[in-house]
Amino acid sequence: MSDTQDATDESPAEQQGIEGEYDPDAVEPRWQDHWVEAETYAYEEPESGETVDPDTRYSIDTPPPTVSGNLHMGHLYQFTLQDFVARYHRMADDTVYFPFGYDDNGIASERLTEREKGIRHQDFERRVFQEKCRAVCETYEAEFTEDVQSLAISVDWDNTYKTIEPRVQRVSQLSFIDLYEKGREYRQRAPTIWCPDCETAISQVEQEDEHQETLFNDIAFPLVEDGTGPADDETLTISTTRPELLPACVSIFVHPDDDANQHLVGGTARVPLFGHEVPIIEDDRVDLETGSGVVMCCTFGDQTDIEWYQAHDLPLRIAIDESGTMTDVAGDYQGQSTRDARDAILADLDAEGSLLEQRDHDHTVQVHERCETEVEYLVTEQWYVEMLDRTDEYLEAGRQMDWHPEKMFSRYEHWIEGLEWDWCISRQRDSGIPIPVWYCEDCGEPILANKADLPVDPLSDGAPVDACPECGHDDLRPEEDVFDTWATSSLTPLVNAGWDWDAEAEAFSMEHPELYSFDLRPQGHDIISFWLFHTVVKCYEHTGEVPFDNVMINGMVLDENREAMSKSKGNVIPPSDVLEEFPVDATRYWAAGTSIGDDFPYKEGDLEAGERLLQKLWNASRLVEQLAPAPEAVEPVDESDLAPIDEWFLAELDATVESVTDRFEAYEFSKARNGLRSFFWNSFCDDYLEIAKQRLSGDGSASTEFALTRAHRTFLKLFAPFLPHITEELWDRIYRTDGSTDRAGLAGGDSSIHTTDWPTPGGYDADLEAGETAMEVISALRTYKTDNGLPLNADLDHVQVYGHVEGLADAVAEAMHVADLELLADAPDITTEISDIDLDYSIVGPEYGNQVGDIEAGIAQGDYEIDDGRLHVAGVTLDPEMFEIEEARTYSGDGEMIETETAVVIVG
RNA sequence: GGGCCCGUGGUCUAGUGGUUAUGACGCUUCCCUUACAAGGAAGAGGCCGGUGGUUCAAAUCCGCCCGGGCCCA
Repeated sequence: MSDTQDATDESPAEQQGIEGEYDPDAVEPRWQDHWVEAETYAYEEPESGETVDPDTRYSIDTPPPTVSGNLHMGHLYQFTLQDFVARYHRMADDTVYFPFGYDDNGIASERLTEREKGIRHQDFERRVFQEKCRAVCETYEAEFTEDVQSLAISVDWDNTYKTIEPRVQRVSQLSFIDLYEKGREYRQRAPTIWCPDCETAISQVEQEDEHQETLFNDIAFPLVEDGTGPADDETLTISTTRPELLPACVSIFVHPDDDANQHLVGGTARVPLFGHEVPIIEDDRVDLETGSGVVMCCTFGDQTDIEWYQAHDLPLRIAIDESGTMTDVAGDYQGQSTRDARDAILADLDAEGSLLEQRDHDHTVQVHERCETEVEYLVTEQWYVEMLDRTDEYLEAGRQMDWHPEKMFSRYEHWIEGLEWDWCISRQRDSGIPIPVWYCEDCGEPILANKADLPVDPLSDGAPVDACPECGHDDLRPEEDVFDTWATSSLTPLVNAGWDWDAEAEAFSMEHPELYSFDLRPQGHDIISFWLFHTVVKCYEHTGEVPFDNVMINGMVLDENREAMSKSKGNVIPPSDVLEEFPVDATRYWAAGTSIGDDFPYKEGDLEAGERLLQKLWNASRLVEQLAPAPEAVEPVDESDLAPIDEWFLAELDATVESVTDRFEAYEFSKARNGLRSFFWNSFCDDYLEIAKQRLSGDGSASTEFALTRAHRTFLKLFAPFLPHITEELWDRIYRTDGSTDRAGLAGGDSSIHTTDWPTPGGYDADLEAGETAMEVISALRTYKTDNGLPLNADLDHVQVYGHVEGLADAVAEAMHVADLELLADAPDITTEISDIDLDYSIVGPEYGNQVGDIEAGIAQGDYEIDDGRLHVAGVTLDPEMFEIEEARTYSGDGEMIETETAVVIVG
C-alpha cells in the first residue's frame, strides 16, 4: 500500500472499478493497516458535560487473554464472534466501545521473565522484578496486537489495558479496600487448599481432577476399646492411599449403615507406629464402596476430612508443612518429604506386621491446574471474600442477565449451588498485585493503605500511619502476600469504565458511566464458573449493579473429527496455517457458521464455501457495475414509478433486512449468515440479476437501475460485519463519496462502510405472491430447458401461463428468452381429477380428535363427497379451510405442460 | 458418583407437537448462457441414536437404555 497517503482522506484501494478476480492476499492486509491508522473503530467519547443516552452506545467487556502464549483457533473464533457484534452495532448504533486487555499479571509472566532474562525473582525487590516483567511482556503484547489486527478484529486500540499496569493495580487494590470496608472480606486461619510446589494457597476453582494409579494400603489399627468397653487383642483395618498421614490421624469413621463395624462406634483405636489413641465415630459421609469401609480422618487428607474436623470438633494434628515436609508431629519422620515419609512409614509398618495388604488402586486426586502438583489441605492464614452468605443474590444477578444461549445459565446456577468455600484471594507469591495492608506486630490489627496512595507495595512503601490506631504500637509489619489473579481479572468492567476513588467527593466514580452496565460480556463456556461468576460478584458488590446486560457464551473449537484440540493429542491447528491458505473473510464466514454456545469443528469445506462466496460477491458486483451507471448518476425512483419486478425484489430485500437485523440483535450469527447468503445467492444472483441483465441490456430502465443499486449497496452493508475486507474494498471502489451524498440519497458519504448506517427496510409493498409465482414459472422453464437438453439462454417461441403473475410477465419473458408469453385467463384445456385430499391437521386435529383416523380412512377409500366446498366424510362435514384438494391434471392440447405449486405453464 | 448439554441423509447443520424434515459440503447427470465452470440446471441420498409411553398427531413432550461431550465431586 502507499504509505504516503493520508490515511483519513484517501482509501488504500489502488483502482476504481472492478476488474478481474478478487485478490484477498493484496486487499486484506491493506485494509487492516488502514483501519488501524484511520482509527475507524475509535469509540466516540461524549463531550465533557454531555449526558448521553446509554442506548446509543454499545459497550463490550472483553475478557483479556493471556498474551504470552500463541494465538490459537479458540482466540480466532472468540474474537471473531465479538467482532460480529461490534461491527453490527457500530453500524446500527451510534458508537461502540470495544476494548482490548492483555492479561500478563501472574505466574505465567513471572516464569517467562525468569526464563528470558535468566534471573530469579527472589533476587529482586518485588517492585523491581515486576518492572522487568512488564518489559518482557511488551514484546509479547505487541505480537498479540499484530495477530489480532490481522484478523480484522475491530478493537479500539486507544482503549487497551494490561492487567500488570499500575492503573489496573490501583483498581485491584481499591477493590480490596472497598470490599474490606463493606465487611465483605476477612482474614482467617483456616483449612486452605495448598499447592506444596508453588507454596501458595489456591482457590477451589484452581484445582482440577487427576486420575492416578496408586497403592491402596490396608493397615491394622489395634483396637483399644469398642463401643462397650475395653477390647481384647482385636484390630480394625484401615485402607488408605496416604500412609504418610498416619501421624495426622485424629479419628476413625464408620458408616451408620455398616452393621459389621457398628460395634466399634464409641470406642478408640491406636495409630500404629505413632501410638496416639483416636476415637471411632459414626458419620454417613463414609464411602462404603471403597476399601474396608472404615476410614481414618487426618489433618487433612481431603475435603471430607475438613468437613469432619468442623462437624465433630476434632483436634488438629498438622504433620505436613507449607513445603510438603513432615513436621515434628511426624516424630522420627520429621524433615522428610511426604514421598519419602510414605515409603519409610510403609516399610516400618511392614516390618512390625501392621501392613496387611497392598493393592493397585485407581483414584482421583485434586491437583493444582498450573503445575499439576497434588494439593494439600493446610491450616494457614489467608484473606477471603465472603460469598457463601449471598449466593441467593448472586444467583439473582445471573438471572438478570440475558444469556445467549439461554441454556448456559444453568452452568452459572449449578456452580453457585455447589459453592463450598468462600473465595480465598491471597497468594504467597512474588508475582501479582500486592495486598495493600500492614499489620500491627503487637495487636495484629490490619492497617489498610490510603486510597489516594494506591497502587502501593507494602514491601517497598511505608505504612500510612506511624503507629497502630488500635493500640498505639509502632512496629508495623507489611503484608507479603499478593492477590489471586482472578481477583484482578474479575474487575475488567470497572477498569474499562474508569472506576476510581474520587477523594473530593469521598465516593467511587466512573470516568465512563455511560458504558456501565456493559451491553455484552463474551465468555467461553469452560470458564463461566470462575471468570464470569467472580466478575459478576465483584462488580455487583462494588456498584450494586449487575455488570452485564447480555452474556454471549462461545463453545470450543474442535478438530475435523470433533475432538478438542490439545497439544497432547497433536491435533492443534494454528491460525497462521489457516490464514496462509484462506482469506480472513473466509475464516470469518466459517466462524459465523454455528449457533453460539455449541462446540464446533474446524471445517475446511466451510472455509472453501466462504471463499466461493467472496468470489460470488465480487463477480456479482462487477456485473452490477457494468449494468448500472455510476452510482452518482442513479436517479431515485418513487415506489409508484417502480416496475413491478423491481418493486417485488425491493420488498423481498426489505424482509431480508428485517430478518438479518433481528438475528444480529439476538446474537444468532449462523442464521443471519445463512439467510443472507441464500437470499443473495439464490434470489439476487440467480433470479433478479438474470432478469435485470435482460431489462438493462437495451435502453436501460431507471426503475431497474435504481433497484439494482439499492439492493447491491444494501447487500454490501448486510455482509459487512461478516466480511469486512471485501465489502470495504467494493464499497470503496463503487460507493465511497468522500463526504458528499450521492444523487439517489442512498448513502451518506462515509469513507468506510463500517461506519455507515445499518440498512433499514424501505417499506416496499409489493405483491409477494405474484413474485413467487413468477419465480416458479421461471424455474419451470429452466427445468423444461434442462430436461430437453437446451441451454438456459435458448429462445422459446411461445409459452402460456395460467397463474397469478400480475405485472411480472414481461420480466419472466425477458429473463427466459420467451418471444411470446401468453397469460391465460382461464385454466388451459386440461382434465382434472381429484387425486388426494390434504387435511390441515392443526385445525382438524383439535376439532375432531380421535375421529381423525376415520376421516383419513374415508378419504383413502374415496368414501366422501364434496358439496359446495365442504367435505362430507366419515359422518362429519369439514369446512373449506380444513382441507385442500390435490388434483392430477392431464393436458391434451399442443405443447408440453409443466405444473408448479401455483401456476400451470405450457411450452410450445 | 451428581448435574447439564448433545446424538437429524457420507459430513456439518436448521427445525421444541400439526401434512411429502432445512440448508451447506460432498456425490451423479446435463449445460462454456456476453459477472462468476470456485458458475448454472436437474437429481440421488435421511423416517430424525434405541426403546417404551403421553397425544387425534412426536424429530419435537415424558421414562428407560446406548453413544459422545462439558462442568462438578
